[in-house]
Amino acid sequence: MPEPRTTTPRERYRAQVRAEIKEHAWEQIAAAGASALSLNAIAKRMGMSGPALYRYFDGRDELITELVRDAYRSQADAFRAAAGAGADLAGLAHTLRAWALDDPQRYFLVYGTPVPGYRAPDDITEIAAETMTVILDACAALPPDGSTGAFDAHLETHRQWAGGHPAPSAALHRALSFWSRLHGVLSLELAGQFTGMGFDPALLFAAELDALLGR
Amino acid sequence: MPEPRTTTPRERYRAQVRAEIKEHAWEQIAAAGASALSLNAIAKRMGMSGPALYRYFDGRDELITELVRDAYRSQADAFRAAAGAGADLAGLAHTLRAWALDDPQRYFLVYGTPVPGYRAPDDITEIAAETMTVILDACAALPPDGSTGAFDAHLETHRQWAGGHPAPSAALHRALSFWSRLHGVLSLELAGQFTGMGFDPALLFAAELDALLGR
DNA sequence: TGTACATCAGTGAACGCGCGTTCACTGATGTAC
DNA sequence: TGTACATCAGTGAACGCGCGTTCACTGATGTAC
Repeated sequence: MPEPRTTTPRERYRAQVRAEIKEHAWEQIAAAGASALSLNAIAKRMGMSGPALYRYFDGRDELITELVRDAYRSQADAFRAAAGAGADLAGLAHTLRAWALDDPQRYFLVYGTPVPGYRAPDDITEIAAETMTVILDACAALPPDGSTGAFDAHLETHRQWAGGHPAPSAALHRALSFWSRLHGVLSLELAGQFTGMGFDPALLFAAELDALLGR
Repeated sequence: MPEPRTTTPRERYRAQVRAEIKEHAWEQIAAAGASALSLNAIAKRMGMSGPALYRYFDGRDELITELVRDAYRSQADAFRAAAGAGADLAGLAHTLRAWALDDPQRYFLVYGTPVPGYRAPDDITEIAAETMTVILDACAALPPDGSTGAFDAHLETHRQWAGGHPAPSAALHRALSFWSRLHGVLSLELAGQFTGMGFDPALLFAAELDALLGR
């Protein structure tokens, strides 16, 4: 017995072509960076005329926003999947690193140089908050590290970004350190700042994680 | 008695116009990002014709490379000046933060999303090494933190990036943590990832510095 | 001090390019009776 | 099952734009005698 059809063939075709356009967009970004992304070039690569893409996206800006959204989405999905599989904070760290190395340009679409004046749509901000919630949960599940500095005190009264999460301030602090430290290593690594230095960035990453966990 | 003239008026004029071109370039980068930098737009803003700029730069690429070089140079100078004035590692951290906040786009020209395929000229790499040396000196001057993990062992045999610096591996380790952690906070802050979260990034920065110093 | 010449900053026209985007259209696919 | 119609994917021409860059030139500035 076939499943009840909730999508028409045309809808499925549209979704497929949209996905194909995005794939070519990612290839182009990987080759020359996001600022070089061009609708006409994508169309040419797909064997279509430029204007045809306007059936699928309102224009270049909408396509880029969609790619940014997908990048945030894939990060949040990776974290949720890892947490769902029982990963602790160390597991999330490796999830993050794997996600970053899997596609550096995707990473930079989330964390890279912002375009002055650009503001991401609200739904993207919400996806980012999902990611943060997973991290917060993992931090709250760890034995407390007893952090009690000025920043912990500050977080007591500046914690609305945690969305009502019941974790103590020390856990919020650790979540932010987790995020910023690992991002520090990853972004320097992916940007090539370690190139030619000769040490293994994976070991620096691991050392930063150890420090985070008080090991 | 006038100083002996080592530069001709023409040379001085050239240097001045070159500087003015760069200033307008920075303004344009601040307004729309480095990828939007255009020679013609700069010329128009200066009340000149486009081709006139070719008297001063070989082309767009040379101008951008020069801006990147200046960005690295200004960072290295800031660090050397701070160290020369007796700053310790904490002082260097504040120097870095001040330098970053002073001109976010300059920061991103150094640390931002790399253009695939672009490789900085060797002299720029050397300037970066200068900066690292200042950090290493400050780390070596601190009381040892006794770090002895796997990464410290790795650094024993992977320290050529330190350019023969006699500091122990633990100091090299701390230098890399200093660099990556502070960069982590600063780049998230400057990229606007903390926007709307409500806490004060300066306090997170200070907390990361404290952790670095074992406080 | 004056004249002849070389240097060089800057102009304006022109080149070819690729971009995003619009528009009126063709032709295939799907739908209704 | 067949016909009439609506939907919609995709085309090709065209628009205006700004880009980097070249080239032959004008005119001002500096230099040499």
